[in-house]
Amino acid sequence: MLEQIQPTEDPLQMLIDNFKQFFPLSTNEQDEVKRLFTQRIVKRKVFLLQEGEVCRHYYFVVSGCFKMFAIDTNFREHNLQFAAEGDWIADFQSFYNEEPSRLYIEAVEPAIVLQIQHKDLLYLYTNYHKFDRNFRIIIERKLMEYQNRILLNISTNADERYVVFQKQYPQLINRLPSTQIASYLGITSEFLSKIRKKASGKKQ
Amino acid sequence: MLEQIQPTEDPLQMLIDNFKQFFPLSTNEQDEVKRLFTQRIVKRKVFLLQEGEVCRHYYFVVSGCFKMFAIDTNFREHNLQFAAEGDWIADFQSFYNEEPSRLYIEAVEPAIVLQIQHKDLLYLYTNYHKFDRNFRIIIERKLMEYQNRILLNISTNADERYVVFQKQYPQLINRLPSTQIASYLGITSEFLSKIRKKASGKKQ
DNA sequence: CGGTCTCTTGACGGAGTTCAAAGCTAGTGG
DNA sequence: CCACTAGCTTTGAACTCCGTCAAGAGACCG
Repeated sequence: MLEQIQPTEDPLQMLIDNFKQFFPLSTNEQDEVKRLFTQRIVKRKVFLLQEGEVCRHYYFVVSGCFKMFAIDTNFREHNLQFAAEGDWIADFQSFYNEEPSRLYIEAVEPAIVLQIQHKDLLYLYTNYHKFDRNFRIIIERKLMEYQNRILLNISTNADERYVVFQKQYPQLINRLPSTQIASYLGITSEFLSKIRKKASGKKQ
Repeated sequence: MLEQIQPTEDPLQMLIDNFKQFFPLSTNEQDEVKRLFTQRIVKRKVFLLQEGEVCRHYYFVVSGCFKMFAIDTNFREHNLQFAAEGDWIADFQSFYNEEPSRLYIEAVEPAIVLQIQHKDLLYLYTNYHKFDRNFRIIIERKLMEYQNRILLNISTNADERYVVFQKQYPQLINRLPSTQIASYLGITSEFLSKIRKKASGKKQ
């Protein structure tokens, strides 16, 4: 397995570069980022959030990979999303309303994140126009992603959803066990196995 | 049917009140809203957006109801969302990237909307911190809604999704034909009919 | 080496679709 | 105001997609 915990560049610089694609930060704003985001090293299978807790941080993933999921009454996991390098992750509902979460966020690989507390993010929102703006854009992009996923879920069968997943997240397909991908697609891992068999037969 | 095209209060005031629940607008900001949002009366079955067009406006629904949907290769409609009084609607992907949309937005009831153009919204974003902030919040709420829907789609069967829809949107259940609701839930209207029959049998 | 997790496979059952037909409703035009 | 028509709703039979359960075969790690 790739155990590359060390990012190639400075994590905080990665974060600042991430903002640069929207509206770049001023020197002052960069200093605030450096002051308020703290780095955290996360081992595989460690949880950033568990059901019943309040989601206290908003996370920027520097390296590694996470899954956010719920567990139903039959103890089955349902993956809402994955987050790898450059992605943001949090349970907004819990984070903003400061209420207990129904979700888990767990490292599926050793990872490094930069985290910010609720009150510190509100401080940035209040004092710097640009953070409201940049986070608006970050969330808009996530919304488009979710919208496309809903459309896919209500309009196609599992075969097509798997093909789209392969195209959309080629960097994830070989990093995740297929049980996790099946959970994301809303099917059982047994059925995904049958889809893969059928597809590999067709290709050659 | 309720053909109440006339809203009970001034549409622009409704919009300003809608912002009030987040961060209320100053007099100056209210004036800008009055200047840049324009009212539009929409008859039933009229489209605000059709596939292939660029989504030129962001809409605030004053009265009436819309559906946003895609049409697949079998000419079937798939409802992404409904928007009634107080809701915002647009195809963000098309609106922000100024690219052709894959979606339709159609009035399912006679309606009144307030619309703003892309460039005017960017003007508000650029010149007033509060619009970036308020739209960030509006979109965060939509994101939570979408997230809950994805979780529901991947983790439950059609019976449960229909029960949740009834609880979540009681004001829509009797305004929409069940074909539209079935499309939103990702099932056929025939199957929804069977679900309803089963449920009505259980209740009494 | 033994345990745990992942992946595969098959037989069976259930959830949801397809197609066709019929009755019903509501909007439209004359 | 009636007649017409398009769309909505229901129902049933046959079918497909996908889940459940059980078993076995690898892969990895301590």
